[in-house]
Amino acid sequence: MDLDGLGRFADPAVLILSSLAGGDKHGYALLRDIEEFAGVRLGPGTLYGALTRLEQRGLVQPLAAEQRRRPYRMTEAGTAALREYLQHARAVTEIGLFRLATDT
Amino acid sequence: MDLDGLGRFADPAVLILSSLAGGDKHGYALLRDIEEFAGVRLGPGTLYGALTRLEQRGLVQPLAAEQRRRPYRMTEAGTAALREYLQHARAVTEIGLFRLATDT
DNA sequence: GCTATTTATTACGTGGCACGATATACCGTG
DNA sequence: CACGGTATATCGTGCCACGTAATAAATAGC
Repeated sequence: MDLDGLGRFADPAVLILSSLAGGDKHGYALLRDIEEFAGVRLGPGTLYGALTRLEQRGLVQPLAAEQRRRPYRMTEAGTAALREYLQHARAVTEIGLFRLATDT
Repeated sequence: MDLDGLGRFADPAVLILSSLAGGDKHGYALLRDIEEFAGVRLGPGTLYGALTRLEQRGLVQPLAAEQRRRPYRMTEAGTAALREYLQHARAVTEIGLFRLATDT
């Protein structure tokens, strides 16, 4: 990460679920989609580690593997968790931006 | 954190800077403000640890201690870092929410 | 047939964070 | 004044997620 700065928003679990909200994808496709829509490049360890945890928590579900691709689908619990998270995050970020704007 | 769910957005560094964007505050005041505007209760270790790191990165600056309170002020670098972070986070969360909305 | 790309697995180290215990100064109220 | 409660900060400890990277193998392209 940068020595200065906060870096960007890069929570792997949230990025993965947000990507899956656009349709089922396998790991490598997630990598590319996340880089495209969020500008964040996840390493494979980060990606597959987070995917495994999401699966253990029942937020994503592996689908039947076609060839050597292992696609994942977001579960209903995953959808609900993502919605809650994003709504809260949006509220918090807007407060922050508002405070930044109405400051000296 | 919850066994199921993602929990909430709770990055201490971002919450602290967002709080300081509303004015200088000492640690305990940060705790209360963050709980009020974000609904997140940070423990003392989390708070002061993050504050120390933010100071080392030059994103916040300690002010002259009045009594036993140590107030902090966000630096210009902190303001810039927070703005960048929040703008990116807002873009990403809106994409996620949009995908959630335009889904089956 | 050979190089580049796609796709996934595994291992390892580090650091930020959660949690909790502790210390002290201050404040009000009897 | 004594005393309990609150405000405020420090320290220690363990752990888990993440970042990084090395590896493997299958496919595609030239």
